[in-house]
Amino acid sequence: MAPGPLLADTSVAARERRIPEATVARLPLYERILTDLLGAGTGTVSSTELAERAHVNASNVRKDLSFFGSFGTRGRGYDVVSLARQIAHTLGADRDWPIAIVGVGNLGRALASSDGFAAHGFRVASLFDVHPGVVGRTVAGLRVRHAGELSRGPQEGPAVPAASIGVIATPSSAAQTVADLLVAAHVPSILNFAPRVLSVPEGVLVRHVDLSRELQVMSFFLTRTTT
Amino acid sequence: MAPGPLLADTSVAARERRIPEATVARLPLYERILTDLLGAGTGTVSSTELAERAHVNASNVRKDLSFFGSFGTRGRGYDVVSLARQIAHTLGADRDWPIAIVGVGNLGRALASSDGFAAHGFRVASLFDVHPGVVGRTVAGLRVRHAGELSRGPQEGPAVPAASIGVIATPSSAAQTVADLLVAAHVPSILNFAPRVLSVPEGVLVRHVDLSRELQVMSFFLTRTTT
DNA sequence: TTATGTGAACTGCTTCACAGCA
DNA sequence: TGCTGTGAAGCAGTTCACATAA
Repeated sequence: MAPGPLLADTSVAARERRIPEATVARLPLYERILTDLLGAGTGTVSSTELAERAHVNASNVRKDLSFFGSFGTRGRGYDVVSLARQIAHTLGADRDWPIAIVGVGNLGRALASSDGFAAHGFRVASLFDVHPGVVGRTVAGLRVRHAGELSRGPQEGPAVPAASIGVIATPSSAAQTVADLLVAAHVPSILNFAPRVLSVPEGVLVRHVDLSRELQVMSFFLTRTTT
Repeated sequence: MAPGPLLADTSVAARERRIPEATVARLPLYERILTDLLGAGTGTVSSTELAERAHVNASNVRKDLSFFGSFGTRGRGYDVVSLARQIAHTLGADRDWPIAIVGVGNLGRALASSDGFAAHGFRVASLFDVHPGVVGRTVAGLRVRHAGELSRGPQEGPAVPAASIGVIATPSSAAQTVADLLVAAHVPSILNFAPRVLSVPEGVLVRHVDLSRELQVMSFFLTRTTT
């Protein structure tokens, strides 16, 4: 095994176990709760309290946190400051994540000016669209560029300057084309808001947010419970 | 077993088994693909093709569909028209689902004019906000009302006329307050876009869409793969 | 021959229960 | 005594493998 104890302090994730995706998905939740506690001046929190606030099981909280090391103190709980810092680091919140948003309609605009994007190191770095009425305009302090610039060759300078995440907020008919452009521009990950399955080469990360899917799932359950 | 064949055509879900939530979450995906196939004039589709398009396993597709009955024909596949209709019915897409959106900022506006909401029987029926600059204005054909009207007593007429789903698109600091108002107005389900865990009485359905959570999960994986 | 429908095996996630430490 | 950390048990979801039907 790797000589974990000899490493510098931030690389605490020395225990490189396989971390369940379900656990990763809960980390942002814990982080938010810890931020609240931090603001309230709380110094220590138990797994039970964290669990209550997150609406999950206390053992689940403890198991989740244990993947990243032993941050708690038995009989006492977790130190809010160090746990918050640890989770933020694990989620990469202490890095800079430049984002390119493609599609500056209602949704794109909402995302561009979203607080949720501004926090956690996410920085909206560039906006693209194809609609003549939008290209050239300034939105959220950025000039909207034509999506064609994404496919610019390197000799003309990188069109997407080190964008880490491409956000697709176009109509779904354009989604795959935009995905291809982003892949060609070496954007390593895509967050897709269009209700369409994307095909990308292996190695490119794709995640999906479907606004209407949740409504559909909701109406399924409403249909059952209220008959 | 129940005398399924004797029932009227739409009530095919005679086999009332426990349907896994994971299955329900895939139904909107299948429905969308079937709609595409329908538009392309395809009459029959195999589980293999459906699986390829949905990026899931073929057995998974078959098992998902089998929860609602035997809609396929061995050696042939599934009839696109009847399967699409069956899924739409299961998801409640043949009903009317009036929606109240609370919070008419960028996100609320995006949702109010979203195509995804318009389809599937979801109808944006009312808009609420508290900001003086927004209340009274007309957005997506609807006059924005003051959120206080949600708590109106019944003697003044129902403030939220039979809203089935309340959408919270406010800043997260207001989310719990709005949730309480919606519950008081007897809205049976809530779709929450604010990054905050909501507490509601048992029986009220709550689902959550967190725009920045997906980004955080993404940056977690980016941190791992690109080191 | 082709492709569904489904028990059985498997994988992953959650919860339990308790040993271990402050 | 209180609360963490974690094996073990339990549960949910996925995939396999094949009997079954057109």
